[in-house]
Amino acid sequence: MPRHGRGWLMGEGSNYGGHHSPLTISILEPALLILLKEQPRHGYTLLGEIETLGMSTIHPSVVYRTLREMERLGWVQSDWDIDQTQGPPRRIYRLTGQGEEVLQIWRCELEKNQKMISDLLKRING
Amino acid sequence: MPRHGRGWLMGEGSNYGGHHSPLTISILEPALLILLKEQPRHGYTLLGEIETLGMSTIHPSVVYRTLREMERLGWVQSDWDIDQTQGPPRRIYRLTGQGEEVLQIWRCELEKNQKMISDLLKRING
DNA sequence: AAATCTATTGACACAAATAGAATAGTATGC
DNA sequence: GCATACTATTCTATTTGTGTCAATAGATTT
Repeated sequence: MPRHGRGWLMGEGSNYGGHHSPLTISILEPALLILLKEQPRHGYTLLGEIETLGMSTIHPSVVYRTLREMERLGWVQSDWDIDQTQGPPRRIYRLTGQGEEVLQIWRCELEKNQKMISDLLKRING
Repeated sequence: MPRHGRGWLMGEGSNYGGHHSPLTISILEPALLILLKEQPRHGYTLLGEIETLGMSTIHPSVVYRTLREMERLGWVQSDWDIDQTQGPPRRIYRLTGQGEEVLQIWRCELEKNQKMISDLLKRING
């Protein structure tokens, strides 16, 4: 019954290493875009934010990788932090104009999928 | 702006070949389980059903592969149709007891993700 | 100066997705 | 009775995504 590939969360474990359904990682991109629209942040902060959103199982390197990928696509831009308070230099990411456009498309996707999921849940019960 | 990898639907195209967000395919498994709980069906019928559910961009081979994978895991079982009405022999899939259990886990996942998505949408607007 | 915390990157193995071709039976029109 | 179109499923090659772990590295605490 436990599953590897598409695996869903089996043991509630909160730290990355616990498995998650493919759904969780599917909304990582829009989640990051939304957080960056609210305000520019650096990766490490975003890590904490997505935990708050209930996506605690996602591994940090996945988040960093996604951020760099989105920068490559021009959805976000980053600069090295100047007044660094602690630790090594860190990238501050911010949403670009193109990123805002992409976010609108993502909003439609999320709405569409919200409907799909609620339709499915209705069908389980009724 | 168009995207390949995680790509989302760019041009509303209804036939497979049109792109979809990773979200769409993430709910293929539970969707199939739900449909098979309602009644046993064969792959080709399921293809049509998931189209009705709004997941029209998923390629047939993905559906067939997923069905066989779920059979390997013991979630569904198939038999060759006896009174075949048209075309070549076809597999009738049906949900197993284990499949019902898995579906319950999936229901929780869907509910959890429904909440995540509605939280995200709230954050976009407000 | 060693350990610990903050912060990011790189690399590798493996799982999954896409598209398209291959296979194959059935029904219809000519 | 043969070509064409439709139903139905499987296989394979290529690409992309995911998970995990190690590496790097500055800052702070002991």
